[in-house]
Amino acid sequence: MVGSSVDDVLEEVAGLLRARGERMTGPRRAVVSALARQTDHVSADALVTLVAEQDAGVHRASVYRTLDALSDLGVVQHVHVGHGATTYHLVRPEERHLHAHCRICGSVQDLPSDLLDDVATMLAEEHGFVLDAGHVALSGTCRRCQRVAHS
Amino acid sequence: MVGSSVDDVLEEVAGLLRARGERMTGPRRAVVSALARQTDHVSADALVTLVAEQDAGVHRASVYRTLDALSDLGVVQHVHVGHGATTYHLVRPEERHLHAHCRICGSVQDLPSDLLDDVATMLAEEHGFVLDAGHVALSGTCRRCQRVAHS
DNA sequence: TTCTATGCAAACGATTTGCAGGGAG
DNA sequence: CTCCCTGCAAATCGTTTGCATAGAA
Repeated sequence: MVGSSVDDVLEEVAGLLRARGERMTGPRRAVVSALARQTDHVSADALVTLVAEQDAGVHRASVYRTLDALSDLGVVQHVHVGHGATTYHLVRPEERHLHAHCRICGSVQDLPSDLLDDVATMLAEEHGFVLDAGHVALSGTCRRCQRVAHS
Repeated sequence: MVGSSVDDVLEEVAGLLRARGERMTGPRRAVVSALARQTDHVSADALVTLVAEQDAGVHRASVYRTLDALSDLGVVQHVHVGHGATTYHLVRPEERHLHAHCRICGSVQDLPSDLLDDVATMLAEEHGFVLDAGHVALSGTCRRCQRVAHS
């Protein structure tokens, strides 16, 4: 769905936006390129910081609104991470994966995207429920934190 | 871990609290009995309302603090539901289950607790990650909402 | 009497929204 | 020139915290 270089992504997003009568603006360019340069998932807040390094004038609210617009385009997805802040990332079909969130240290690790395929099939057949496995992070305790105990 | 009638639960919780040098108070009694009378999971906000029907003077903050205390006791657990408000419920070993949250209509349905057992085993073996499957609701689309599309 | 738990109000973190002006097309 | 997008400020939602006091043990 999305090319590889930052400029490719920018160009593609601009096209998708214009096709809808929407506009490619400075702030949107900054958000897209920040996302494109990022390898892992970022919170809106982190994104505000990243964007500010490039274009100091971009307002927080615009970042949120841009993320929203990009989600409508299907270019961006978000992941809910337990009690933590939502994280955002470009949709790169090659890099589809699930997430595991450690309740203790808060770290998020990626998991193979097919991990829940069987479960998804069963859910669809037995419960009529279509699973979107990547949309929330699985919760648990990572290897490093196995000894501690907390909420 | 918890008995069956409301009074049993109240008595047990009181014991657990006192064993720790903590106290069984009016507000706590109201929260516990509201939870005990509830079959499904409730948000803190809903709980505030339920408690108010019984004891009008109980403050919001006390409900949160009570939920926290009860969590420490292991009597209450919470479930994160995507973007929605956290829900709480008494720990009843007989009724352990997972949750599926519909992104469209917001409904939460219960799922058999063993649904992710295989996944949990694999996560532990391959990634050293101990899954707490009930702590976040799986996300997707319920049968009824299969036609719509939204975030 | 002692010390925990409560009520109240204010603080908080994340996100959203109303509004008037700026700028993409 | 039109209409979408932006910055700003304020509002909202869910939750937490500091403080003085009520109340359980």
